Amino acid sequence: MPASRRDDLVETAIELFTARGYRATGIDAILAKAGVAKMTLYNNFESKEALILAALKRGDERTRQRFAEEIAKAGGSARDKLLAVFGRLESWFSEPAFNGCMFQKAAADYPDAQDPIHAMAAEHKRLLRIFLEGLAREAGAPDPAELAAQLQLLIDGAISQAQICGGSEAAVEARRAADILIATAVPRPESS
Amino acid sequence: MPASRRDDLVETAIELFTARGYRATGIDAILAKAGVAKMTLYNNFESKEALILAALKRGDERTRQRFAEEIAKAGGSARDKLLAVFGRLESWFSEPAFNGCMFQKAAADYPDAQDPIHAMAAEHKRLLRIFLEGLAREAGAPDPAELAAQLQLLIDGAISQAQICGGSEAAVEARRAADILIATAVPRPESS
DNA sequence: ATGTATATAGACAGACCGGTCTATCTAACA
DNA sequence: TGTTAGATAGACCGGTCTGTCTATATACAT
Repeated sequence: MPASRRDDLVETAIELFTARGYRATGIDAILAKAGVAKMTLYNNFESKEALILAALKRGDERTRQRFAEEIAKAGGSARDKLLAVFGRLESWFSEPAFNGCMFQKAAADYPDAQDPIHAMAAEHKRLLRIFLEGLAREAGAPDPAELAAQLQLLIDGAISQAQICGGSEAAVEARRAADILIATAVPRPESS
Repeated sequence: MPASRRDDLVETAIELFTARGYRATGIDAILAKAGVAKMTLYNNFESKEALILAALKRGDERTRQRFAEEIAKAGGSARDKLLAVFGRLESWFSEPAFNGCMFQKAAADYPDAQDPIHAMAAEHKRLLRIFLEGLAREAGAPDPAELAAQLQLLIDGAISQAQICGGSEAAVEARRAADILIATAVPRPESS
C-alpha cells in the first residue's frame, strides 16, 4: 500500500476542508489529524492548492458514485430512480458530520472563475448534471436537459438550505417538488 | 451626516466580503477601498466580526427590500408577483459585480451553527421564507408554507448555480420550474 | 480662543500560515 | 550487513492578519 500516507492526507483534507472551510483550515490541522509529518505532505503534493484539488477530485468521484449506488439499490422505474437521488440527500443531511457541499464551499472560498479550484467545483456540477440528464432521458423526458437542470436547482438549493438552517427537511421538500416537476415533464408517467 | 464613515465601511464591507469572502478579506483591504483609517473602524465597531454582522444586517434589509420593490413594480396577479422574484434573480445574476449570495458565503465561512454570523445568515433565509409565504398565501395556495419552501429551494439553488457556473440561465430555469410548482400548488389559477 | 470629538497615518505586537530545511529514524532489499 | 527510499519531529523564514497605540490634524461649539 504505497499510497497510504497520501490517502490519509486526502481523506483528512476532505473531512476538514468540508467541515471548516478551505481557507480556514490550516495545513497543520490536517497534518495533526492525519498523523503525518509536514514534509510527507510536501513530498506528495506541490502545495496546499494541489492538496485541495486532489481532495475535490476524490470527492467528486465519491459523490457521483454514491448517487449511482443509491439509484441502483432503489431499482424500480426510471422515475423512482430520479427520486432516489433525493433519498440520498436526506440520509446525507442526517449524517452528524454533514456540513454542506465541499464544491459549493470551494467555489465560495475561491470566487475567481479562473482559479483551478473554482473550475473544478464547476466541473463537478457539470458532471452531476450529465448524470441527471441520463436519468431524465431514461425516464422518458422529452427534454432531459431541461428536467435535469431543474432537478439540479432543487438539489443545490436543498444542500444550501440544509447547511445554513440545519435539519434534513429540505431534502423532503425537494423530493416533493421534484415529484411534481418530473410528473409534469414526463408526458405519460409509467404505471407505478 | 454623522454616520457617514460608518456607512462607507459597511458598504465597502458588503462589496468586498461578497466578492472575495469573509475570511479572505482583510481589514486593511476594506480600509483602503473605503479610504478610512483603521482606528475609525475600531471606534465604530468592536471587531471584524461586528463589522461582518453589520454588513449582513444591512444586506438582509436591502435584499428583501429589493425583492419587494421588484414585486410591487411587477404588479399583476399574485402569481405574477411570485414569478417576479425570479426576474429579480435574473437581473441580479447579470450584474457584472454579481458574485453569489453574501449569506450563503457567510454560512460557509462560519460553519458553526452557534456562531452569530452563521445564525444571522440563517435568520435572513427565515425572513425571506416568510416573505415568500405571504406571497404564496396571496396567490391562493392552500399550503403557502409548502409552496414557499419549494420556491426558496429554487431560489437558493439558482444562486448557487449562478455563483459556481456563471451566467444567468439558472434564473430562467428556476422561473420555469417555479411556474410549474405554482400552477400545481394553486388549485385554480386566476384568469390572467 | 479653547476644549472636545473625531479623523488621520503609521508603527507596532502577537498570533498564525504556507512552505523549506535539517537531522534522525525505520524498513525493505541487495 | 550495508544501502537506499521514505517517514518523522521540529526549527525556521517571510509574510499576513487582527487589533492596539501614539501623535497629529480638523471641525465645531462655547
